[in-house]
Amino acid sequence: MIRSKPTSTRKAKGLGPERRAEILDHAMRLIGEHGVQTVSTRQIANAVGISQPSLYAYFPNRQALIEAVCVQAFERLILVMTQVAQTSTGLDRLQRLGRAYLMFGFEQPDAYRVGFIIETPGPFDPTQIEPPLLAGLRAYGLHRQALAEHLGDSRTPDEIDRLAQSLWASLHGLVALMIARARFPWADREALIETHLERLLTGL
Amino acid sequence: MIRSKPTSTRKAKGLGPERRAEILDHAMRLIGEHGVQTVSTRQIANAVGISQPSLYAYFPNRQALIEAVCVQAFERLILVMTQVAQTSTGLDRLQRLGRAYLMFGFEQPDAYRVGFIIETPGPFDPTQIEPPLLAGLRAYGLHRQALAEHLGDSRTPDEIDRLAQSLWASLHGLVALMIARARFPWADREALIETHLERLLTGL
DNA sequence: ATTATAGACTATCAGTGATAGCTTATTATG
DNA sequence: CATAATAAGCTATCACTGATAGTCTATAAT
Repeated sequence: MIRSKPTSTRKAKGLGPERRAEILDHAMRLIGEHGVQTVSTRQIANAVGISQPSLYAYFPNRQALIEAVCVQAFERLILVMTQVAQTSTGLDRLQRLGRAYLMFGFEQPDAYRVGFIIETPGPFDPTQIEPPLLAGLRAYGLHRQALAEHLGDSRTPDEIDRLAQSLWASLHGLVALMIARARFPWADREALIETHLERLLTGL
Repeated sequence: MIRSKPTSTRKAKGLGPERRAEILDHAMRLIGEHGVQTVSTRQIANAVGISQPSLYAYFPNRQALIEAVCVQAFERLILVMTQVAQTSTGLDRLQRLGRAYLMFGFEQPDAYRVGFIIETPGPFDPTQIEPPLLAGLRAYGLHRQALAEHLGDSRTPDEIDRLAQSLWASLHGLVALMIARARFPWADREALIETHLERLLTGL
């Protein structure tokens, strides 16, 4: 499904951000359709209706474009998790958050891939944290806070960190592995989710 | 650290496999040094001391070469897991297997990536399972068997499947997420591994 | 009406994986 | 020993990739 008739025309002077959003939308769609590795900057530019070099007026390089798509994906998850976090408290809230996280991954595998599975490589630069990592921190933060509130003062912050990261990683593992190895003879998804959540939350 | 003086000479007639092994060794070393994505077929060929097209006499394409490197790495994981599985029994065996699996991922991130994280694209062909996926299945098999022996007859095969897959996915999650998001402010790795394994195995 | 510039273009680069077709060293055979 | 078959390897080249340089032009502020 390739847009062969780009209807895009030149943007007026102040409308750079609008074009930038268009690029992100098309990039996200194309990545979902063909995978991050195979989507080229020319494909994206062609879908938007501009030349390939024009992309570089909005993003310094391909990696930055991918990262921007990544941020968009995170925003969706953060929205869902924020809503879920308000509907309940305690262990039940943790369980609902976990389920929401898993379902987001299964129902939006493309967004999940870009947001959590695909690596953001590049030179190590401790002076600045990239937007994708920052957005991921926010999503994780919601999760950690729910756990901290449930556990109360019974654990040290370090213990809470370890427990939250272990739990978060376990949730991620199920989605990531089922997406990446869809042909594996997995157990029934619903039953597997139930088992997973129950195992992860008992004892907390 | 680049080998600029290739000492390699033309192989005698029957020594194709020997050259193939040389290619795999250099490829594994280069991937470890620079990462899978950035290592090119020309770099590999140059390190071996042959021309880039000559690689295609030994591997149909770059993907196959990478997969062969991974299979080599997986053989080591399976070897380690097999040895670990013989040193103990019951819950302790599960714990040691889990730790061995995690350490493999941390020490061989490139092999782990290709084996468990990177999706195998291309046309869906159920008739043949790729070597890396097969190697992954063998590793999972060892893990599931250890769990089944520990649980005995107290659970149905379906329950054992769900528990094994949930546990396997949780192990995977920690490695995959720490590899993919290396710059996340993770807790101390050793302590996190301890927490993770303890949380996953209590109640079994 | 003029001018500065945001938004966009064409042309081109070096590097990539891959293919086609030719060459040469080795080895088994007449 | 001479020779033919062929494994092992080469050069040349392709289409495609991300990226840069330099130029044009429609818009908007003056």
